Amino acid sequence: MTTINDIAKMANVSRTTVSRVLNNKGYVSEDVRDRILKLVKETGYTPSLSAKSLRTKKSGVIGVILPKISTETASRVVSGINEVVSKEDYQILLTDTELNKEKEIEFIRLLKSRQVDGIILLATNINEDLTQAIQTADLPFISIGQDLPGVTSILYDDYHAAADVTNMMISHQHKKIAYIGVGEQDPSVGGLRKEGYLDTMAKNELPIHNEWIQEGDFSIESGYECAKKIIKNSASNLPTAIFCVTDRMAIGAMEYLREQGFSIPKDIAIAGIGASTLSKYVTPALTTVDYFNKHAGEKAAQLLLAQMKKKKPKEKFVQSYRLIKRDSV
Amino acid sequence: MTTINDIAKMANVSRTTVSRVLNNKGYVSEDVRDRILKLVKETGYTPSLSAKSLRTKKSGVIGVILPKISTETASRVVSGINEVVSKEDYQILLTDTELNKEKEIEFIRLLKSRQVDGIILLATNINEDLTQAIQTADLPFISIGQDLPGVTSILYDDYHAAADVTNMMISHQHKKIAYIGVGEQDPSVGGLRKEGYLDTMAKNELPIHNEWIQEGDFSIESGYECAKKIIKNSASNLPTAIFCVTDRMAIGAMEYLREQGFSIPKDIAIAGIGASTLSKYVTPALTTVDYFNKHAGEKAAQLLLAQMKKKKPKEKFVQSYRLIKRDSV
DNA sequence: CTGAAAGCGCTTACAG
DNA sequence: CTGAAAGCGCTTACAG
Repeated sequence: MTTINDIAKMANVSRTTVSRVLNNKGYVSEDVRDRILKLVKETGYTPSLSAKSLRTKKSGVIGVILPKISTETASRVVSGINEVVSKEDYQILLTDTELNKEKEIEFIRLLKSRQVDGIILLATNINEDLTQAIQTADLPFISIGQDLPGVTSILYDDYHAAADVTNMMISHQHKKIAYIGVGEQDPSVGGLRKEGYLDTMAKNELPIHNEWIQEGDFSIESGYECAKKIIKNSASNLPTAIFCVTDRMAIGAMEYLREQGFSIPKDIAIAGIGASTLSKYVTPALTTVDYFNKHAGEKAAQLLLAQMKKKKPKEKFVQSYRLIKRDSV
Repeated sequence: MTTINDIAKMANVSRTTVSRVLNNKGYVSEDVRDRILKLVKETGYTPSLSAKSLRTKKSGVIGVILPKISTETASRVVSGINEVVSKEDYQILLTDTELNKEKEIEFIRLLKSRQVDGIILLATNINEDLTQAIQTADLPFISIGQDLPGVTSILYDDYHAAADVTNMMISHQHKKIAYIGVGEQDPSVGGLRKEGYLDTMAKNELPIHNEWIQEGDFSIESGYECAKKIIKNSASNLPTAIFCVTDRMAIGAMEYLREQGFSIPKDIAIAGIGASTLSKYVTPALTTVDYFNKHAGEKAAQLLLAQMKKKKPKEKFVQSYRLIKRDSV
């Protein structure tokens, strides 16, 4: 491997000078500069970024912790992050927790160890160990999707989004609205969205039956199973609408309903959250909520970059959303 | 930041010893080891991987070059790669070319510069500069999806997959089969798949009209536009089937046909390639080909890891695929 | 405009 | 079982 020393020798200058032309700082005479640049090209020399990072304490790398890599939400967020950080020549170090809480913490330490300049976490839960790990890492840090105490967070407006969906169903004359959610260890998706639904039902003095409330795990299959449970357990008192907390679960629910001969939305209406590509092309097209994930990624990246340049107070940003009315309600 | 020297001082030993317990090699007495481990825990010390990598010439990072990050194919492949490399404690450095050829080359140099231990490229084209860049990088290297000269490649069987789809359409009595493809700068998706289609038509002595052959750009929208062109330009001689080279373009084509009142597959049959989630849940469910992208990622990772341990001859691996017959043909 | 020297935080023969 | 020393490839005051 060619190093800065090799280039220096070949150009008959000191490595200080080579470093100067490489980084474009300080005075260097024209011909020396040209000579060095030519050598760099000829040899295909690429400076060792680990040496550089060891010396400068900056790596030019941003760590991103994802709950699941192959998910539309995650890839949109990553795409947003990438778009802004790549413009400033940062790279992304990706990390996938597979929904495993301990891995979140493990990865924070690992990324720190790799000298990343900052971390963006797509959080799925909140716990003491996690916030502790973030504190001790002592790195510019942004959380997306969960309101982590003491951490700058970009939040989706889960409560109001869920309330809006429920209200929209009610405005379509639905009074018996079932709910497919996820576990409340996830305060945003599991907690807030459920509250939004529950409160709206209560405000409208609409009754809720236990059989109408089921808990899935984000997957299409779990949506299918939850719909099955709802239909089977409340045969005598079927809901006329089902609000699913994610598009994928909504798609699963639709599949089950279709199999059972229900017509959507005539017999049972369905809505989701996420504005996945899927939601648009399924038949009937799914009513859903767009959370602008990519934009969240961009925003997170900007905040992180700002934080890296200069210590900032921790803030909370609540993103807006958009209800997309289609044919399933 | 705590360093190995801090730990050494606190533990009253040399940093050599600390290094030994950290890496678990060489003899260290029980109590010294315990003392150090305790200190590490207390201080939250994480060794600097850039220092380590500078010294050892290994970074524990794998570079991955993607044509587009937020794509189902890409995220499946990445997920496969991640699954195998993470078991050996490697991280992935992600890089997104946004379909830009020059960026492929730029990223190879950049990743080299970051001392990655190997690179996996999801290639979308083949050109002299690219293979040149790979040679000079002189790093363990795997290409997925294109047969790059002199590079170990994992290939999809594009020719036969396309031929199979075409044959299947023919076996459903279709004689007038249109084709929506992509540019031939992409030898696999643009070239091989088209050849498979063309050859199969020829073998069966089926005529092809120029208006039946359109070129999109992978997007759903382009599928829509291509279908429109086919229908408009061949009004007097409509095809009874359209083979789309990707699921997304097929979905776009379906959308247009539906808008125009064509019934699928009765009036016009459609098939794609990719086995996207979308293809399964769209109505009618799309006939397509599963390329096992995740498996390709796993395989690529394994080959790369093997190559990193020991120089291997360059090989070519052709993956198998599976035709998924659903309701659109 | 240019260079010598120190130092970033590790690991690794080598010696004891 | 343990440590002193060299060195990985850079950058950055400092001096001239």
